[in-house]
Amino acid sequence: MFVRVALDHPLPTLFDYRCDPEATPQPGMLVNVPFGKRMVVGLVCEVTAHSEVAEDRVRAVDNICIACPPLSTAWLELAGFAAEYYQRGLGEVALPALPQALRDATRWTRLLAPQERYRLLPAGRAALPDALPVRATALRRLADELANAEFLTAPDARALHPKAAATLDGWLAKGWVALEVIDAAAPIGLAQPIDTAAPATAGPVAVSASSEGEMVAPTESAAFSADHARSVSRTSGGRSPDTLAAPLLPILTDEQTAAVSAIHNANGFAPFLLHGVTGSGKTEVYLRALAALLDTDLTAQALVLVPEINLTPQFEAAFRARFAALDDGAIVTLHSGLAEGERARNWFAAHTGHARIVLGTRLAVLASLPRLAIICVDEEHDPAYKQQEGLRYSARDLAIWRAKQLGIPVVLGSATPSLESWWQADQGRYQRLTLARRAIADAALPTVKLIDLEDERRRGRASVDGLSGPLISALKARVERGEQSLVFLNRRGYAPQLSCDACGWVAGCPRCSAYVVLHKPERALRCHHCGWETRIPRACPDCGNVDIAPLGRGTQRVEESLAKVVPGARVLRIDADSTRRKGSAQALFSDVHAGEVDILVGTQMVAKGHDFRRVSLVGVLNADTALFSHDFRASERLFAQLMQVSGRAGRAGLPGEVLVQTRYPRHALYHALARHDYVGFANATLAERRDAHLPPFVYQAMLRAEGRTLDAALAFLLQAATALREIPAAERVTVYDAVPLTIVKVMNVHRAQLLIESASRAALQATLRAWQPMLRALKGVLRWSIEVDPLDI
DNA sequence: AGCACGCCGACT
DNA sequence: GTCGGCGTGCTC
Repeated sequence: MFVRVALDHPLPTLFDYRCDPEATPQPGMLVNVPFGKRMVVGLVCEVTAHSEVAEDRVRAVDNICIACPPLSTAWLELAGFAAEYYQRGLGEVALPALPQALRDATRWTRLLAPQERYRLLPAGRAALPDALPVRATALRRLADELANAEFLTAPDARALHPKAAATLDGWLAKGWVALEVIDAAAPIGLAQPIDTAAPATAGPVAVSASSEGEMVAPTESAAFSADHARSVSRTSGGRSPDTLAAPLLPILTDEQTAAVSAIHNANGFAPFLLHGVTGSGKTEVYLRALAALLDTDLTAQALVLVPEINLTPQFEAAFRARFAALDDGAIVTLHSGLAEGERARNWFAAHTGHARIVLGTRLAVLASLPRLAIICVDEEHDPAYKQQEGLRYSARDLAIWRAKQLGIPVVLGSATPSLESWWQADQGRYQRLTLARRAIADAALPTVKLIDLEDERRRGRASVDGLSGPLISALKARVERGEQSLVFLNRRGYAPQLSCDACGWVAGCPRCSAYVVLHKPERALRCHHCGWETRIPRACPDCGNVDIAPLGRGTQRVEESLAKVVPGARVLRIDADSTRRKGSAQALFSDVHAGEVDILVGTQMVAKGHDFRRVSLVGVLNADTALFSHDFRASERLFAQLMQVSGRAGRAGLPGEVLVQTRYPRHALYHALARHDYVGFANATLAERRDAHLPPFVYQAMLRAEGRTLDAALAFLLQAATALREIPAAERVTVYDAVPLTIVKVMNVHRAQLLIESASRAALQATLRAWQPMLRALKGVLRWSIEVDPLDI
């Protein structure tokens, strides 16, 4: 017998391997196979009796992963579609979507290995505090953790104290702790729905309270099996299924009720565009739609996508509160911020059907969900749903494909839908659900005022550090009233440039064709494209002049200015720099919620989804640059961002006010913003797009080349464009000129791109498929990649 | 993508 | 004389 295996490898082919007819893996199973000089993990796609490959070249499967139930045909189809559509090999899509523990065959046995964990016994709880030397901090940490947590696994213990194994062995002998051995193999293999879980006392747990018990050598036992055991042992039996709904539910508006029932009554594939202004209660609609489905089908699973990691905690809290009746482990998150072990655990919970609700960022769209019954994509317009490296997929688009494949509803929610989705709704392909009113009683939409910077200047009312008079007074008034303000500026760092007054020198990155950004707290110049960093020079390196000065403003500088201009105000900055440490974003946001902050300064990170109840003023700085960008999507993004950040003002009854500083107060975008007129903006912009033959009226793909010189990259693209003439389908494709990227050089690599587009998606796809082998055949030491449906042009 | 082989410059 | 630079060729 032979298996055809997908490997994480750029060649878009499957590889054949021989296998034992007695132990032939099924499609969807993982196998460890020899590949060249190394061993790699692959995914079995087909099982056949014969192979086209010459017999002496076919090698044998080395090992089959039995710890993981096979991936479903539906999931393989999903991976197959994504691979085909985004022009990649199946293995390049499927394998990176799996948890790391599965992609390393040396860890497979550990997934099945018995897991040991320590539990503190009452005797130990009494004796330990006095038995430990006061200064033995690591030992005390270990003891504290044992006392606080229900149990401690061997690897966790070792992380707390290097000699934990020996120490715990000693405590075991004294009868202070118990050693439990869990057979992890059984629960993982069982894809049982949670409702059939055994009562609390059951579960494959064996307890040995003394050192006589077989002391299994501490293994690198799989973290996820521990969690699984936890969820099994905590499950209480006989819970009635109709307790999913929490006792106290908010009263729905008519619009919300209509939306929920439309989703509930949907039959088969049903895409919804939930267009709701900020604060109109979109989340409540997701919650009700999910509750209705999970209540009717006790094994059904829901997938909820959010655009960024920072939003998962608040969503998770809302879902846990509402679905408190579900078992522990029935709600899991999936995003890149999770530790590897937890991500694997949560992935398995989804894959085995134990997780009923999976909440995650874009990568969660590729999770294995055998009982998937509904998908919600919150803030569907957010560009973060587009993966920007590797397989450049759109999680929103894949979510829609998945829903169609399974014949289930998918809800795309946004206050400012992407023009792509809006157009689909115009065409009647998506059903539009509108929430026009804010759900909280008496919460009105904020007043948006434009501050004309030119006019301010003409009247001799100078801005202080880029903060206009009216904005400063408004900020002061809020601080006096004890209300919070938010200042939005989409530029981090202190100043985007550092320049010399005398000779015009500007600090640049040696590796990129970009200026370096001044970061004052770190006293550093940092390149935002490659991370290169240097100390701030004392004098101009070109002419020696010591008067070098920052040019422009970033969040750090605004934070500093605000402290001066609004004395006594507690200013907090939230951006990628202030939240670099894991978990610090959450800490900062909770400071805001606790009212310990008067003025919040931040980048788009603060614009998204957070419900800042006490914020009554939003100030917008430096938004104008996006108005005249060469990227045709810049204004759509700006409008969405400004609508979103405006929505932060006045959510809890306080009258909200938004002040936008601009030099173009008559620009149509700002007018639409002031009227909260998404529909007007969308219709006008769509009309422009139609006239200009831009998406969503055409489909685009981008060929990008990276070379040691710009000429090499451009030459490659020129050859590539010539090659297109030989492809019949390309007759319906428009080819643009190859151009250097705006930031030509990053990390000493020169980049250029070639845009192609077509009114026919099929023609574009066919062209790309025929083009790839030609590109591969082109000579040159050069990296290239194709992106389908690029967002950044 | 890895990881080899392979053929030319600066070091013990 | 070798260590190591990265060009190119292959992987069932």
